[in-house]
Amino acid sequence: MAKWLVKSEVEDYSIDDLAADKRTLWTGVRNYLARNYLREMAPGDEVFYYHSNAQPPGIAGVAKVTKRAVPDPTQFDKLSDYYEKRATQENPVWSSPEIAFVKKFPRLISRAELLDDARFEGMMILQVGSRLSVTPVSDTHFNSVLKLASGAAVEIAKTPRRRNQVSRKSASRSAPNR
DNA sequence: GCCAACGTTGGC
DNA sequence: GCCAACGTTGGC
Repeated sequence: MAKWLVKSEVEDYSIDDLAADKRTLWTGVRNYLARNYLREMAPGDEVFYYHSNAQPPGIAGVAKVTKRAVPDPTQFDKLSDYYEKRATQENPVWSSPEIAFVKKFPRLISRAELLDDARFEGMMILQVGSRLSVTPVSDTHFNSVLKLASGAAVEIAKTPRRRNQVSRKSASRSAPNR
């Protein structure tokens, strides 16, 4: 089973939005390398959900792939920001798998925390200037993040003062576009 | 708000 | 097909 990371602007479609929707077509990705990764995604693959443009940015939780990629419907929609005039029904350009909410971490695993930890060296999301919104994640990196997330939960539970809690804006914005 | 790192565009 | 200019992303 492959592991992935998808990035979404927190103001646009956060993990809380995904939790509310339960599942969503991952539409609006307009980068060829990212698209190729989306096409590789298979049901059962686990996916980190990364919040960009957040304070702080980081991994908010886990999703999973529930359906293989189909043509991204937004490419055919003239009214969509993601309209693609080269695309036809016979020859679509962009692809969207379906992903489902699995869990939100008890606290955000911030980008800064990952950058500080040698175990996460080489994670694509941490590369300077990497703007890819879909990246593969190694099993080792995936498991280390999970360990960090569950360890943090215990730590917070034991601590009377919850210093590390991250404030969040409430969920629910517009449609699942990104 | 700044700016580095990209991807895309378009002139040639 | 090259590459400079430009726009966007997104961390800080």
